[in-house]
Amino acid sequence: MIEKTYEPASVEGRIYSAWEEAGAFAAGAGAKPGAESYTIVIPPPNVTGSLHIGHALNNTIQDVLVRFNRMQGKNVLWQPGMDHAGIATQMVVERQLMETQQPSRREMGREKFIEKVWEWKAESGGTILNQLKRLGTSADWSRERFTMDEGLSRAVLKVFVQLHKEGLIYRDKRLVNWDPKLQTAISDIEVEQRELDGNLWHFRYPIEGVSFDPEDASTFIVVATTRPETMLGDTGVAVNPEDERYQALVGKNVAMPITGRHIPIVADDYADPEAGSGAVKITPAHDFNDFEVGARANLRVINIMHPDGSIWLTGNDDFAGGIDASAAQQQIWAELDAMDRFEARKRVVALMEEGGYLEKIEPHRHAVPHGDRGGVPVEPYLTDQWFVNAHVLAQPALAAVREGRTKFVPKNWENTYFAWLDNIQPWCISRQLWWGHQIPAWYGPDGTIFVEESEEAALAAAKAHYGTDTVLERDPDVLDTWFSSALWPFSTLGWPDETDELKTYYPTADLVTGFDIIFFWVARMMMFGIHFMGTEPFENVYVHALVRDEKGQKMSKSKGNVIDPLNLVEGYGADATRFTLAAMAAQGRDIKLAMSRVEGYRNFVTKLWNAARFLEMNECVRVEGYDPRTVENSLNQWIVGQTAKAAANVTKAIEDYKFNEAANHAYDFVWGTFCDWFVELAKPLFSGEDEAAKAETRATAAWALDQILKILHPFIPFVTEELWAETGKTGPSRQGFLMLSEWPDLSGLAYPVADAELNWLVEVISAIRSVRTEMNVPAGAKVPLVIIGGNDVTSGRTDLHRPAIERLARVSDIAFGAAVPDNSVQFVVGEATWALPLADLIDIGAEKARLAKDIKKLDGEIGGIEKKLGNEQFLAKAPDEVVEEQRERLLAAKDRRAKLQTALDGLI
RNA sequence: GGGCGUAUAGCUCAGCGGGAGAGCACUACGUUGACAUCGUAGGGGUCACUGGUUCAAUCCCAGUUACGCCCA
Repeated sequence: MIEKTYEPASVEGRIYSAWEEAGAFAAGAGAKPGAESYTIVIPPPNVTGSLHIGHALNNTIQDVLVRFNRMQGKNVLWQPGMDHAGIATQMVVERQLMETQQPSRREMGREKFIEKVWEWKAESGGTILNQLKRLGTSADWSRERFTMDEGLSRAVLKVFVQLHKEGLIYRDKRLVNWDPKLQTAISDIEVEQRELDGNLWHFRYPIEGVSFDPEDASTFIVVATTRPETMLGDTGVAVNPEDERYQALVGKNVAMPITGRHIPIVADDYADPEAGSGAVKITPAHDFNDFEVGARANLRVINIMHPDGSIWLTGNDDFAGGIDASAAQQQIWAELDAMDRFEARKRVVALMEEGGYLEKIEPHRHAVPHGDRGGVPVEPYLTDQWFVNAHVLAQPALAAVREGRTKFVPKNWENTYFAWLDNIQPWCISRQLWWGHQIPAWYGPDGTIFVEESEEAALAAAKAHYGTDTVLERDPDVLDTWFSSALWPFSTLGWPDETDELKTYYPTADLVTGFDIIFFWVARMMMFGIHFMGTEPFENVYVHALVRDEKGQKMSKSKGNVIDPLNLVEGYGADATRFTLAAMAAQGRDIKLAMSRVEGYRNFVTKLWNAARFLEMNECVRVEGYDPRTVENSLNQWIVGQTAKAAANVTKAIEDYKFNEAANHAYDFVWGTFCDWFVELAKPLFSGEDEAAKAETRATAAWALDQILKILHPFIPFVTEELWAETGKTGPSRQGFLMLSEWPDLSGLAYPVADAELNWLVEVISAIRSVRTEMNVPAGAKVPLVIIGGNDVTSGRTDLHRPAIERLARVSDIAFGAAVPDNSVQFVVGEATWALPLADLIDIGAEKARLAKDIKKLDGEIGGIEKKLGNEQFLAKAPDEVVEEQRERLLAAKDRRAKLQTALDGLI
C-alpha cells in the first residue's frame, strides 16, 4: 500500500543506499550492449568546501543529464572527485593547529605539516561529497578521484616536465600578484577588483638644483598617487612627451623627499596629460605599468617591501645604494623600516606634509586589487616564478571553439572565452605553499635547473651535466591547484596510462559549470586536453546561471541572505529542491530563488504521490503485454496520445539543455492533464458497469503512470523510484530500478479523433462550471442540461460522456431539445447552444449582463479580424495559411456571437 | 572605458512576427471516500520608453532610461 503521505526524509536515504549498494551508479550501469558512451566529469569541488546553492544547481543539472542518458541505454560515466585547494586547505589546517595549541606549520616543518593535512582530509575533508549525495547525485563514487592522489600527481609531473621540455613552461623574474597575507604569488584571475573609497594624494617633488618653495610652482613637479608609501621606491617621474608644460623638465631630476634619491624626469606616453597634473611617479618594482615605463626609460627597480607587505629599508642595498644619507634621514628610514604598508602610508603622508610636500588630498573611489582567498590588497611584487606560456596553448583551444568542435550553451559565452584567451597573459603557476604538487625542478650549485619526473632522473641529468655526482636542491614551491584541475578530464581516467576508461570515456560529452569558472578551469582544460590528448576534452559546455536571492542579490554570508540547499532538502525534500532549480534554469538568465516556488514544487511531488495512490486504490495494475497502440476507449486513446506528446516534449527540451522547459512540460502534463482531467474523467468508468472499459482504463492508467515516473525521474528521482517500487508490487514483476529502466520512446502514438472528442468534453465541462459560478449556482446543486441544435457528433459524444459530464459539472439530467427552455442560462460550444434551465435560481438581469459581456468581447475580436481581412496588403502579402486561419477565426466568432445574441434576445 | 545580459500580472518567472501565459499571492465558492501540500471559478497586464522595418511588432532593428554581471 502506498502510504497516505509522502515523507521525503524517511524515503530518500533508504533509496539512495539501495541504488548505491546495487551498483546503479557504476560506470556503464544499465547500458545496452555496445552503447555509445556518455561522460560528465564533475567540476571538482574544493576539499574544504561545503554545499551551497550553486553546487546544488550545478549538480542537479548534471544529474538530470546523467540519469536521462543512462535511461537511454548509453554507457554512462559520471566521474566525481575533489581538488586539493592549495591555499584554502593550508589555511584551514593552520587555523586548526592554532586553535588546538599545536606547533605552527613552520615549527613542525614541511613533512610533518603535510601529514597533518592528510589527517585533516581523512577526518573532515570532503563533507561536500556526502552533501551532494543528499541531493541524489548519481555519480560513480567507486571512481572518486582527488587531485593529490598518486595517479593524478603522476599526471601533473608528466605534464610539467613535458611542457618544460617543450619550452612552454619556464622560470622567469617578473612582477607577479603577491598576496602579502598568504605570502605567495597568485595568478591574474585570482585577483578581484574591489571598489574602495580612497584618496589621491598630490605630492610636490622638488626639482633638483632649485631651492624648494611650496609657494613657487616652478620649484617642484606635482604627482598624484593612491599609494603614497610606494614613493620610497620611486625611481622616476614620467610626463607625456607631447605635454608642453613639462618639456623643459624632461631630462632633469627631482630630489626625492625622505629617500633623498635623485631620480630623472622622463618622457613616456603612459603619462596622461589630462589626468591630474599630467605627471606620474614611477615605481617599477611595485606597479605593473610602472615596470614597463621603467624598462623603456631604463630606470632602476627598487623593491621596498618584505614579502609580508611591510616596508623594507634596513639592509636593503638596492634602496640605500647611491644615497649619502644624513643621520636624520637614517633615523626616518629606521622608523619606517618593518612598518606595515598601511601604517607606513600614514607616516609617509605625515612626513610629506611636515616638509611642505603635500599639496592636497582628494577623496578618490577606485578599484583595489585583492587576493580572492586572502582577502587583502595584493602587491605587484618582483620575484622568480614559474610560468606557462598560455598564449601558445591558447591557439588550438580557440580554434576548437571557433571551428565548432566544442560548443558553448548558451552560445554567447563563447565571447567570454574568446575575449580571455585572445588576450591571455603568461600563467604564473608557482605558489609559495607546502600543500600541493611540489614543482619537479632541482637546482644545482651554480643555479642550473634540472626538470625531471623524479629526483633520480634529476640527479642523473645533473651528473651528465656536471660530469660528477652533485647535490641538488629541489624547488620548494608547489603548483597552482588549477594546474592539476586542468588535467581532470583525462587524469581521472588514468592518464598517463593508456587505460580502457580513457579509450571509452574520453572525450567527455558535456561539461556543466558556472560562468565564473570559464577562465579558471574550462579554458585551461581545453588547452591541456588538446595538447596532451589531441582531442578537445568535451563536446559541449553548458554554462548555467548564478543563483541569487529573491531580490536578485548575490548570496553571501556577510549579507546573511544565503539559502542553504540542505535546509531546502530538509524542509521540502530533495526532489522539490531539484525540481525548483531545474524549472528555474532558463538559459542565459540568473535564478532568483523564491521560497514560494520551492513550496509549489513540493506540492507537485505530493500531487504525484496522491495520484499514484488513487490509481492503486482503484486497482490500476500494470498488465502484461499492454499495448498503447490498441486501446479502444477514447479517454484512454487520448491520454496515450497526450503522454506520448509530453514524453516527446520533455525529451526534446533536455536534449536542447532547456531544463526549465523540460520540467514545465512534465509539470503541466502531470498536473494539468493527467490529474485534472484524465483521473477525473476515469472516475465514472471506475465506478461504472462497463467491465471492458474499466479494465482498459485501469491498464492505461497504470501504463501512463509508468511513463510519468520515467519522464520525471531525472528531475525527482526519489519519489519516482519509490512509486516505481510501490507500483511494482502488483502486476508483472519489474526488471529493476526505475533509474535503470528505459526512457520512453512513444513516437507515432497519436489519436487525433480522440483528441478532438476530449477537447470538446473539457470545453463543455469547463463552460458549465464557469456559467454556474457566474450565476451563483450553489456548488452542491445539481442542475439539468438541455442541448439545442447539436449535430450527430455532439449527441454521440454526449451519450458517451454523459456520466462524466453529470459528475464533473454537477448536472442531473441531459436532454436534447428543439428550443431553449424558459428561464435558462445559455452558452455555446461548437455548433450547439447549451442551456441550464435554472428556474427560480436564475437572475435574468445577471444573465443578460453576462451574455452582453461575452458578446462585447466577441465584437472586439470580430472587429479586429475584419479590419485585418479588409486590408488588401494583408491579403496580398501574408501567407495563405495565416489568412485562412483568420477567416476561420472570424467565422467561428461570428457564429458564436449570433448564438449568444439569440440567447440574449430570448430573455424577457 | 569595452563587452554581455535583463526590463511581460502584486511577487518569482516563461514565452513569442499573426488570438497576452504559469506558479505564488488575491477574491468567491467548496461537492463526488487520491490529494486542503487540495478542488472549481474569477479579478488583475498601454509586454520600460522613443523611433524604425513589416500587411502585421510584446517579439526584429536603432536609440533612451533603469538595473545586474564580466573585463580594463
